[in-house]
Amino acid sequence: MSDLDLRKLRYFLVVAEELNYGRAADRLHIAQPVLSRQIAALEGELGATLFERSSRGTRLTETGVALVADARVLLAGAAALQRRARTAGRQGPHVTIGFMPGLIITAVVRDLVERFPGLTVDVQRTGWDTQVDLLLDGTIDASFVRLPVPRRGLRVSEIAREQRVVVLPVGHALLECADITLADLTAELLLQDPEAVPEWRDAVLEVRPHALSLERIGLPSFDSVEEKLEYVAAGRGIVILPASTAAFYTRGDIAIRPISDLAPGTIGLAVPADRSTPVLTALEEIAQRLSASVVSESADTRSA
Amino acid sequence: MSDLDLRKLRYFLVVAEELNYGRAADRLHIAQPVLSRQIAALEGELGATLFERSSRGTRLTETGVALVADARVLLAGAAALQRRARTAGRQGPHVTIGFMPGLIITAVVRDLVERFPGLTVDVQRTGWDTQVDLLLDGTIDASFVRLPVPRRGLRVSEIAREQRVVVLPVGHALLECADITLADLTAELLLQDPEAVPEWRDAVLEVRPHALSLERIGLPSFDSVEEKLEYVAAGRGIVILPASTAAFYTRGDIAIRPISDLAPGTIGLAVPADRSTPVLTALEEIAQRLSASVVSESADTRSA
DNA sequence: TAAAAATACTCCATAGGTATTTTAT
DNA sequence: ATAAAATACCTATGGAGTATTTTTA
Repeated sequence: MSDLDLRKLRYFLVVAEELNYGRAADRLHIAQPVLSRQIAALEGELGATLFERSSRGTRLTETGVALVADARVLLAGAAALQRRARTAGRQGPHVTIGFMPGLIITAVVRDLVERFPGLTVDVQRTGWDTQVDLLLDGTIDASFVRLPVPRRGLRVSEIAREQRVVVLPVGHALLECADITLADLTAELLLQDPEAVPEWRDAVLEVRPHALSLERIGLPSFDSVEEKLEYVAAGRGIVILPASTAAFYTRGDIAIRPISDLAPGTIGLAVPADRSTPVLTALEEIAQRLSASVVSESADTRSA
Repeated sequence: MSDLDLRKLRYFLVVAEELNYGRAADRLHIAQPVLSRQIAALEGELGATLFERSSRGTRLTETGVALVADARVLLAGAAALQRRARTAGRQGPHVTIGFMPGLIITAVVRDLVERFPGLTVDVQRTGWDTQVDLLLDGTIDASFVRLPVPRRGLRVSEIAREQRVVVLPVGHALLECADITLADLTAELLLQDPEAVPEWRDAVLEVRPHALSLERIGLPSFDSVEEKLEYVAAGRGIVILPASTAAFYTRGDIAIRPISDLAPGTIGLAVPADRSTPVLTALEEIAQRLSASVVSESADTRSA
């Protein structure tokens, strides 16, 4: 009957992560007895036992495990709501649109502000690993992403497709071949999250089922395309990129080749699944209509 | 920095609906000054003005309008979380699966409990207008729906397709025709939400653009297929149903005919977009595999 | 005995109440 | 003058603190 207390839920998540009331209380900057009482109160309100306590530790019950997932989603939603309300209050009508490197969204943005005069549009570059989180926590309202992305919590519409290429160091043996296939690349080290190119991941798993978990230990995490290309030039591995991105970062010590049996990558527009505003609806429609301009700058010059 | 207070958000929604602090306070069973202070506090915490007050009324600001949508989603999510945690606490592992009339989910349910021994599966019949709300407020965890459904907040996977037919009263002129098309039916009164058969709606709008809003005033709202068929038999209108549903309710004073230019209707499995559990993932996989059994009972008899 | 969680109490921030004032029609 | 919202002031629930007890490896 009464309202859920998000504070208790936040406390619960920390305890679920630490599995120790004392450490959790430290992280929350509160005293341990307070935490004991709050968790007990939460259990009482929900009518469910969330932890199995013992003197040598704390474990989640099944109900607790299920609640962790629900609580993360709800707290992210609450944070997103606050962020949106605060920015709306300070700045008036406003959207922030994300995009992955290489995508050109100027034409789409121009069309959107034409349709909504007075609307402020911010754009923000995202990375492969941040494109989803920024959407779910409300930092950005919509984002042009490169698929695949986890569908969870998002509504994704396909916008366009773009050829993908492999980037190799100059002098690499494969550059002699007339035709490079995925199978040719399974012996190479991919300097990306394998999930970014599931076709490559599947090809490797077929040949060497346990290769991925072992070889990649100690692989540095790259924040930018430039860093990866530095490693490629040094012969430390390869990357598979959309053609436009690869073309943008062209340099003398690397070479670009198509992969004959790799289908084009898909570009999508993702919005939080539970949001739907006139601006977002219009954005989805505009993105579909101007999809060609997102992958190639040429379509940006149109009769205005 | 601090946690959002769902109570204030709930108060805000009521004020946004009533646009009058006094009436809103009555509905909430609190005193009007309390509400004034709580809304003011919410505005302070969000740093945004939500209402324009005057002595002769209260209006939502733009920020307020945007917040209404966000707040509804968040409160529904909180209610769903509480409902799930409470039932999990009382009943142990548990899912409730919804289905539209005419769909057969026994085979899917049997497979699911085989895969998760100890899992309690409840099933619940839904209606056209309730299939989405029950999902979003956590009453059911997944539902076999008839498309189209609003995508907002849901993750829908297509399961199967099924021919749709028109139900006419015996003696209706169209029964003489060898071939019934959508165009033949635009003159009839559809005893359903036009959104349930968007193809019919579009056909009507093409012929008589303003017909839908005018004619349907005073149309009684039906809760069940039986009631609609009663009206059909009396010559008060028509309904368009999936073939299996129409066949199930066969009676002497109505007749069923295919519509030659109406594509089959789609059956989907919908789950809340922000949820993803092992059980739900398995359910989606099983539904795809046993899709044939959902529309026809025959596939339910398999080698066990 | 030591570590972890629960209990006992005190304090205070804040939701909620009643009475009243302000403001614009 | 009236209707609507805001302000003033009081009460009490419950969150947070410190000190202490319980429980089990």
